[in-house]
Amino acid sequence: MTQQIAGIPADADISRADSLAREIFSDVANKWALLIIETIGDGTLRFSELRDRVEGISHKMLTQNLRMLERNGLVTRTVHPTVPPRVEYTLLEAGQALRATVDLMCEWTQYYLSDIESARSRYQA
Amino acid sequence: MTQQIAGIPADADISRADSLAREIFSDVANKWALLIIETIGDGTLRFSELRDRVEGISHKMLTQNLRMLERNGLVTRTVHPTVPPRVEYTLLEAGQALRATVDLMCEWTQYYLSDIESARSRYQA
DNA sequence: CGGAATCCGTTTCGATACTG
DNA sequence: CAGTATCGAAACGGATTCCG
Repeated sequence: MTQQIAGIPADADISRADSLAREIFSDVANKWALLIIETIGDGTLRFSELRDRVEGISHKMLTQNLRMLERNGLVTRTVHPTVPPRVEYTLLEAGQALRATVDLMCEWTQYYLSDIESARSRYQA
Repeated sequence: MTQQIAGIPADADISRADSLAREIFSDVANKWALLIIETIGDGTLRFSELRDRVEGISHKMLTQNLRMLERNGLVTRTVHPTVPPRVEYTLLEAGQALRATVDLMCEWTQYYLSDIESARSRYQA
C-alpha cells in the first residue's frame, strides 16, 4: 500500500482500485459466468449438473469459469473424497449479490424480447 | 408464427423465444456493450466522446457494439449532415432499462472490491 | 468525423484424449 | 466424475487505410 494521509487515498491507490474494478467487471460481464451464477441460484449443484443445465456450455468453459468465480470468492468448491469424486458448487455472499443483478438482466431480456425482435426487423435498412 | 391454441404457445414458439432470449443475452452480457450503455447514461454522446470515455475501447469495437445496440433497439443513432459529420447516440427505453441493471452491477463491483481482492490473495493454493 | 474494409496477431473455444 | 492438456478452427480485437 502506498503512503496516504487520513482517509484520502493516494492517486496510485485510486488507479489501482480502478483497474482492479475493471478487471473484475471484465471477469464477470461475460455470458458464461452470468449464466453459471444464475443456474446455481440459491442451491448447490454438482459439476455435471451444471454442465447439463447451462445449455450449450462445454466442459472446458465450465471449469474455466468456475475457477475464475472461485478465485474471486463468488462460489465455493466442495470436494467429496468419494469414488467417483463428487464436486459441488454453491454461491457465496458476493455471488448471491451478483445473482440479484443477473436476475434483473434476465427479467429485462424477457420483458423486452418482443420489442427487440421488432427492432431487429425494422433494422433492415 | 406457428399455429397455437388460445394463449398457450406451441413448443416451437417456446424454443424460438428461448433461443432469441439467449441470443439477446449473449449480445448484451459483454463487457463493451455494458460499458457503452453505462457511459451514454441518460445523456447524448458523439462517437468520438464515447471513444474517449469508454476507456480502452478501440474504434472498431465501438462501432461494432454500437451497431449491435442500434439493431436491438437499445440506442438511437442520429446523424447531423454537417461537415465534418456529427453522429450522436442516445439510449432508448430498452437501453435505459438495461442501464439500471448495469448500474447495479457497477455498484456490486465497488461494494465487493476489497472482498474480492482478499479472496484472490487467499486463492494462492 | 464517423465508419467500412482489410490485414494479421491473439485469444477463445470445442473436441479429443488422458489422469486420479 | 471431475479435471487437465493439447490441438486446430474460429472468433476477437487492434492497427491501418480509404471513403463520405
